[in-house]
Amino acid sequence: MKISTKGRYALRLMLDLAINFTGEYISIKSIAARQDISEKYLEQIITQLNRAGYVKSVRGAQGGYMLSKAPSEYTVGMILRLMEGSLAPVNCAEDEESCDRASRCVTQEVWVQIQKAVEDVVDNITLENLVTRYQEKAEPVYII
Amino acid sequence: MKISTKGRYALRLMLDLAINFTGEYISIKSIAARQDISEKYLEQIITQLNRAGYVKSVRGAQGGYMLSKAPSEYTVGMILRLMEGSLAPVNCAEDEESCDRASRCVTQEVWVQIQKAVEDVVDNITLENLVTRYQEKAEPVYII
DNA sequence: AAAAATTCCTACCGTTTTGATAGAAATTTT
DNA sequence: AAAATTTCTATCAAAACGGTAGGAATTTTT
Repeated sequence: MKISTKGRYALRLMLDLAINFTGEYISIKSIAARQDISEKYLEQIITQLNRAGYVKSVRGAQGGYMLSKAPSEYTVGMILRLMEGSLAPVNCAEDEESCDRASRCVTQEVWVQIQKAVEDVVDNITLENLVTRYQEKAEPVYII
Repeated sequence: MKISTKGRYALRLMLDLAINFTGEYISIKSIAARQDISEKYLEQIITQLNRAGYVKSVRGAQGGYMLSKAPSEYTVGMILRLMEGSLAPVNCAEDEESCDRASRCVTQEVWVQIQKAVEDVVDNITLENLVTRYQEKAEPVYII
């Protein structure tokens, strides 16, 4: 029942791009340094995000990556689904036909309930929400 | 983000014991036949359930297994936790000290939210609930 | 024009987990 | 004594995980 490092790193990566947005492209190298993740591994992950159109890239010196849309346009669910393939705890939760017992199976209903619960969380948190949480953590506002 | 076959089979196994309860011990062989799961694999799974005290066993002819408590005493969560080890989507959701970024990390909060959502589902479904659902599916009551 | 900085692409690889299978010993009933 | 079971231990192939490596392509800087 674990989320792989690909999914976790992808979320940190996207959040890093959102938090460190300046209008300039951000290199893998700098993300890797901030997030303490191998450059080569991040490269693989960001390639998937790029192919899905979640980020845009520019090669060469001063090149790098940038979110292609506003942080509010990305949900955690979008990012995790892209990396994990699906958020179903078992195949039959998403595709009843993957098991011919599904019609009589009550455990299948449990898996569907789990999947819905997970989706209800991740589809209702955006990168923007996370940026806000980050700022509140990093720079608490003291009302005097 | 998948639940392993061990967890899934364990739930079907426990439910099978609950549904087919007659007061007599039930053999692995008969469970395997009904559930269409390898006897040898079920054996390994039920061994874990036995060691945890979730089922009791008797060897020899007419031997087999039986739930050690009433179906209402088992939650889906208990069974899944036993087989999967934990329901946390990542280690830091359960054990903050497993990552020294946890205190500043906002993705960690996401994992905690996911875990809580999953637990809220599985800790509130008992085997008894599933038996009821099963009976409603298998024998619909037509009110005329 | 050359050098430097970067993404892009493909392949490979060791370790762990998953999902079993196999065989024989121990126990209990028939 | 035989049959039916659980119990225990070992083994194993395949897939997934979590990377690493190297070089080609592109763009900017010098």
